[in-house]
Amino acid sequence: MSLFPLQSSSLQPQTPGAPKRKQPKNLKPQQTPIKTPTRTFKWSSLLPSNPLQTLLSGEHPDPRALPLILSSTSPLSSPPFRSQIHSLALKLNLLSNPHLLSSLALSYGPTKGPTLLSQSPDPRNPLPWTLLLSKSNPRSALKLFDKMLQLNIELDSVAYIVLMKACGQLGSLREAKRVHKVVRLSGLSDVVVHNAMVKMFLECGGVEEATRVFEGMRVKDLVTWTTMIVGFVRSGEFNEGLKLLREMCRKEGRIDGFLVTGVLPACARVSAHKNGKEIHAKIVRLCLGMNNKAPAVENALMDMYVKSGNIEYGKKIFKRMDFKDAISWTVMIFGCSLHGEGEVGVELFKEMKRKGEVFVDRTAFAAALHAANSACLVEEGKSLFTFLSKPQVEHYALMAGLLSRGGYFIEARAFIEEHKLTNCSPVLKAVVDGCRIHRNIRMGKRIIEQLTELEPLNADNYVMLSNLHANEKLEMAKEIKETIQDMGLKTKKAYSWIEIRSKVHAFGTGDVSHPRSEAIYWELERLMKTMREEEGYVAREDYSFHDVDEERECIACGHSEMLAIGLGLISQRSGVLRVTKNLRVCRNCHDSAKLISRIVGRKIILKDPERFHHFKGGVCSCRDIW
DNA sequence: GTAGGGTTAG
Repeated sequence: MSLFPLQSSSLQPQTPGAPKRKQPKNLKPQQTPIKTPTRTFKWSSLLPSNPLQTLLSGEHPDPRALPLILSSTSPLSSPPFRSQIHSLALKLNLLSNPHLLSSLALSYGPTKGPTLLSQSPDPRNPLPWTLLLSKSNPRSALKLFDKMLQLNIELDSVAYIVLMKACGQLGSLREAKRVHKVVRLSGLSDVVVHNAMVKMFLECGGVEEATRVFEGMRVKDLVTWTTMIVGFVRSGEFNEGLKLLREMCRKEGRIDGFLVTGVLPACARVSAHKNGKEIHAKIVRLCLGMNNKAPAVENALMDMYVKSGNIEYGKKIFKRMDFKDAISWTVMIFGCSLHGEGEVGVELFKEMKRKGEVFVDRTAFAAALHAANSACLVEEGKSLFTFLSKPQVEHYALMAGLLSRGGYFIEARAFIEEHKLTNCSPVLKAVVDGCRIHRNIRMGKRIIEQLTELEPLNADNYVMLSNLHANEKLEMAKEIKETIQDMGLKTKKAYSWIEIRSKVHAFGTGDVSHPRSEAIYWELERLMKTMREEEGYVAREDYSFHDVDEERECIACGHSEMLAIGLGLISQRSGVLRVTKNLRVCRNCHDSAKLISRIVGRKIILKDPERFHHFKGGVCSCRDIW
């Protein structure tokens, strides 16, 4: 009761001439100073921050002020006070005011709110219902929808859009189909409704359904295209996304910031450097990235460059940005980390924190920990970790991985036990990585055993075990390989690709299907010979799993990344070679690529799922830890 | 002087 000391008197203001007409003095300092003197009084009486004044001002409560009170965060919007406003509204017959009705219903929430609405003077008005829908959690929103159907409320476009958004958030394709049916029967056909429908299906994993709606739309706007393209990109269908972009450019002939921001991640993921550059040119020409308050376009561009191998362009954009938000910093920190510049990444993170202009969120922390990992900065990482108030799995994995990569195995184990992470597979996998690098077979084996218990059908775990032995014990590696086959598990096949004159050329292990295969092998043999004779190169024994399931394992230079590099060398006489591989680079290929970069005097950038290797002059940016 | 809607980046 003491929370609401004015509660009992609050219902009194209707009594004319009550002694509480004047504002209590102690409330004055809360008034917000307003510059225009003529408006001062009117505004301040409506400000939710000081709603008491309105009720205590003596006259009949202003129905326009009550919704503001109800939606305020003050204790006055709490249940006891709300009931009093409700009874006041009933007494004064104010519920015909749709605004007051809406805010009361909203304040009652999705369970009790509908009763109030259905008993109001205009129960079918969709607006208050929609308001309630928009503020409910997805599950309640769908329940509310059923209620609306029962009560025969006529839903309009906005109501359907709100409903479909909720359905998308719920992610249930079954519900999406049900809603879709009702919307179709309603006959509403404006483009915004259809856009919402496409998005709903995409969010529920119904790419096919979304495509059907998309294709059936006679009128499409930029939002339609953006929604569909982003949908493809998010479901991993990058090439479909890029294809649709080209179709859109042909048909629409215009683009906007939203669209490019949505499609750039596709370029980043398929390392379609050229496509990305084209989009960059368009952005510059159309001045799309000019929003200084929300640098989404620049951030996406930066991310695309960083992830398709061009860290330098990314840095240039970052430097030129007037306003950087948390994402801008995170992209750059992560970018440095990916390109073997972990120290720079950690320094950037410190600068970000020091400046204090943006909120340092958990993704920024993860990027910084990733950078510490990349440069093996164990102490730096430990100190970063102490600043994290609520670490997530990704942070734990990065920290445990860092300890292990640094060779601090006892600490890594203590860390896992201290934070009760013994059943957390991402953390365990990160530690195995360090065991592999430092050849700590015993600990690696033990952890992988734990992992196979957690995920017995995940082939990756057995591959890890095999790779752990790959450098020493061929027999063991073979045995594990047989186990995988016996269990009928599928392992990933290795492949690499290179973009030459806008065309992507892909290679598998020992691939001979490329039209220029003969020349590729010939070139690689020639280089191998130079490496052996002039550089004293001796291939190490390596029975890493991911590339040995082909019969051509005996061909030293037959790994997919080498074939892609070979094609690059014979097709482009100068410039940087950019190759992408779907699995980690093997040790021999890594050694070879270093030497080749020196022999031919060219830079080779090889991307694997974890990082970029910049081979130049015989060294790699990863400092041989990967 | 008051209430409901679709697209973007780490």
